[in-house]
Amino acid sequence: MIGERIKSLREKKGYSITKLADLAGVSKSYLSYIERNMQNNPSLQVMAKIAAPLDSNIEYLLGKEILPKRNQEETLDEEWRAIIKNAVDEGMSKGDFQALKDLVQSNMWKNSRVETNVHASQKKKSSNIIILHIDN
Amino acid sequence: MIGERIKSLREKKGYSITKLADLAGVSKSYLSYIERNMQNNPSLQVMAKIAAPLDSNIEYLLGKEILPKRNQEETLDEEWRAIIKNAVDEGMSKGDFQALKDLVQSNMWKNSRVETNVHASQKKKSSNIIILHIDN
DNA sequence: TTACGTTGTTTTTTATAAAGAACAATAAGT
DNA sequence: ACTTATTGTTCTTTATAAAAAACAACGTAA
Repeated sequence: MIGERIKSLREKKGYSITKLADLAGVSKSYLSYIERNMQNNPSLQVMAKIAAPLDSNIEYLLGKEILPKRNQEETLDEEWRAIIKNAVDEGMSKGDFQALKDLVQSNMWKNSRVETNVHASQKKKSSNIIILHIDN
Repeated sequence: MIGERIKSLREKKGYSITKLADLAGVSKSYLSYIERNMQNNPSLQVMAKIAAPLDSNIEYLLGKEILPKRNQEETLDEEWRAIIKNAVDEGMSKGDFQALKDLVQSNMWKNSRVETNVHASQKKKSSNIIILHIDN
């Protein structure tokens, strides 16, 4: 339930119910109800106000209760997003990526060294696979 | 605002306000208010009920209005997320991804023949690149 | 033309979310 | 020991979310 999430985050921050209620700008009585799931239908604005001082957001507070599955799995971190966005902007298609990914399956990139050679040159450090391209 | 999102999705599905209200189990009057942003503080349950028949979810409906920044920037295409998450779970590092990205860009691999050798063996058909793994 | 079905709106009512107490219980201080 | 703060809870009130209903505007059909 939604109450647990809030309580957990609140205690992690070391806030009392009263303190969080003040920071959020909601009544402590209402916050108490919510935490104990005696009131499980707060408004969006109340949720947003509570989430803010917890440095959280509505989705997280909702957890898996209401939201459909896609939002439950935790989000890929920011760095990844940037990298991928960049790649997509540069024209990489899903098909391209999948094809290459399938080549370099699972454990291949776990503990190995690498270089990337395309057409007998083009080096790539910071990776651990050698990809050697051969024309036909 | 939140109203636009709902209206847009609703019309995309070809639903009338009355129809969506029925499907969602909320009153059409209230739905009308929400769409026109005359009521911008619905409860979580109402939001969830409206989102369901639209095959959507609360976050999307919220858009960038209430949620903190991380949720504002448009979400990376779901399909990409799944693909990347999967690859990461299989052990792909950021460096690995960059290497693949560069390969994709070079476009060379597209029309060529391939084999995959890992540790001097491990073949991979149905592709056109030789990937040669080397331990360190 | 009159009537009927749908559309979305505005008015009215009622249910309940959320506030504002007042309260008991534990802790800290003098 | 008796205060004086905090804690979180429960009772009471009031503000408002949400329903129900009545309405106007448009189309369609008999």
